[in-house]
Amino acid sequence: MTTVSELQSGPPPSPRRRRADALRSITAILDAATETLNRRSEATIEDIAKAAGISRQTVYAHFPSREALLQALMERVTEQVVTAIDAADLDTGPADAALVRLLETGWVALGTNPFLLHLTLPPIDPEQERERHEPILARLERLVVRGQEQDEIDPQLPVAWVLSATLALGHAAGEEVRAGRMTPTEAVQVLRTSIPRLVRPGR
Amino acid sequence: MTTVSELQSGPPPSPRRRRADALRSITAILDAATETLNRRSEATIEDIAKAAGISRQTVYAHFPSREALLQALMERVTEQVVTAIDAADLDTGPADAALVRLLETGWVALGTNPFLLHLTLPPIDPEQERERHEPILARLERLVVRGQEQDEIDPQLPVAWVLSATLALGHAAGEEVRAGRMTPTEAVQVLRTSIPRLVRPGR
DNA sequence: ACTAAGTCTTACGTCAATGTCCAAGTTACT
DNA sequence: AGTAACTTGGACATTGACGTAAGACTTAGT
Repeated sequence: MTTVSELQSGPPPSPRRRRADALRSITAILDAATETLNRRSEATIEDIAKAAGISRQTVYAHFPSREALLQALMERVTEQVVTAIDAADLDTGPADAALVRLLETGWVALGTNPFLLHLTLPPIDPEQERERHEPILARLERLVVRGQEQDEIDPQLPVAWVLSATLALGHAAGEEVRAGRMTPTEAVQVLRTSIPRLVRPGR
Repeated sequence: MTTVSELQSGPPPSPRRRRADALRSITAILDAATETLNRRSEATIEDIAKAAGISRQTVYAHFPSREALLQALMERVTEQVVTAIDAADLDTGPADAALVRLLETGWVALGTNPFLLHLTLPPIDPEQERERHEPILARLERLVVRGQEQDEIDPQLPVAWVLSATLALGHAAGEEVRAGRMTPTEAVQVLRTSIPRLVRPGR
């Protein structure tokens, strides 16, 4: 059939008729794939289908191959993250608080997609990868640089390290929640104290 | 043939003759497996064999199955980490400095085995898992608790979080090095400033 | 130099996942 | 109510990894 890739593009390039149940299936698949692959990155198409409550064939009806599924998945996740970032309104207030806000909305709350970070399929060209990560990185870097200029973030620290470290802490907090060692509230709490400590300039 | 599992046990239970090249092969396999699985956790036995510079069959000559290989791998890694921990001499000096020392020897230097953390094979019983992690966790917890008692580590922070966060930062630094965005020296440098900031009690 | 241990090549059987096809049944739109 | 879109179940070819086996060859130890 038709690949879903045309879906998230703005104006419909081809006047394709799409029924409601089809759309439901598609999002069910993507949700299930996110959930399942987060636990086992080697999960089968069948696993995903089962988790989505549909048959394996239906998956193939919308995504021509496993590759295509993962592709679409990455696109959607990226899109969600970008949305979350914009919602966090990074340009307002102290930069370190903005970092925390970012983690709250984007990572801890919305599901913490660690597989996204470590799912580098072989048949992905670096150009595409860059292109996908660029909008995210650009926003984050801008935030960090702003924070350093306003002396809310230690200018001594490399920008890349501030980002890595922050995301690592966010990921770690998400893990704690997922493992049941912390409640989401505690996780947010601990991030609120840890991130500023990490990035604030020494007095 | 005989499984390698008898190897790291203390006194040889069966007086097995082992030739030098066999031992060489075994460590070559284990090293290659560590290296390869760190990049792709779904790596084939053939991949590992190729990386080790031997044939696939030789792998099977020493490890009856993929499962057994991973098993042995986990054991060896655990052993190495424990050794590294003991070498870091955690009971001496300020606790936060000890944490940094730990990362330097155990993670950044010795190869940063992230796959160890995320490689939870289905057919692993939790009891065995606990048993494996116990010696490591015990040492680390003891360190953190000591630090909190001596007021070198913020007593407000949950012990589990101090550990997670520290390891997360160590892992992040290792990633930076692996990705070529930092030199090992810079990584150590940045850890030396970041860890204390993170865990030191607020003035 | 002899011998046992170890390795290599080739080959084979099994199994699970991918991807394809089709026919029959459901479900959404108008 | 009618039709096109969608889903489903079964069936099938293909591929790749696992695990096993046997014979020829090479290497280490004494």
